Amino acid sequence: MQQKDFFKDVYEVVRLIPRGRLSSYGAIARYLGATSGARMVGYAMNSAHQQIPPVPAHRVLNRNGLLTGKHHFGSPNQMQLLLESEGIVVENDSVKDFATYFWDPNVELSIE
DNA sequence: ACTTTGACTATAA
DNA sequence: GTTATAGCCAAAG
Repeated sequence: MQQKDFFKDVYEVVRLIPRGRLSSYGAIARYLGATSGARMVGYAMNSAHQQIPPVPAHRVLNRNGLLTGKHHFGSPNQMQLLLESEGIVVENDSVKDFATYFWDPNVELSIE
């Protein structure tokens, strides 16, 4: 596939994240071929604020399951509210059982 | 064109 | 367990 914008790939993958699931910047970056482009994914999210169709950025956390980007939402606790709204348990700005909810595009989208 | 920065990750101490 | 440092690459100033 040939996307003009690296961001568009990110948006696409993030949108594919099922409800009630989570993913990490690194996993998405690796799926796109950018093994070390995790920062680029987060950077893309910064542009995804008003992106159409909307990107569930609240489902994308860092490798530690920490809500690193919560400060970029309208309100810092909005991200947590969205996660909790999908059945995710958040404790101290971190996702509980992150590994359980973790959704890896490299695996889920590679089963063919 | 150069410098700074950033929603990251991995390794080391 | 934490804090520090380096590697990473693209967009914005």
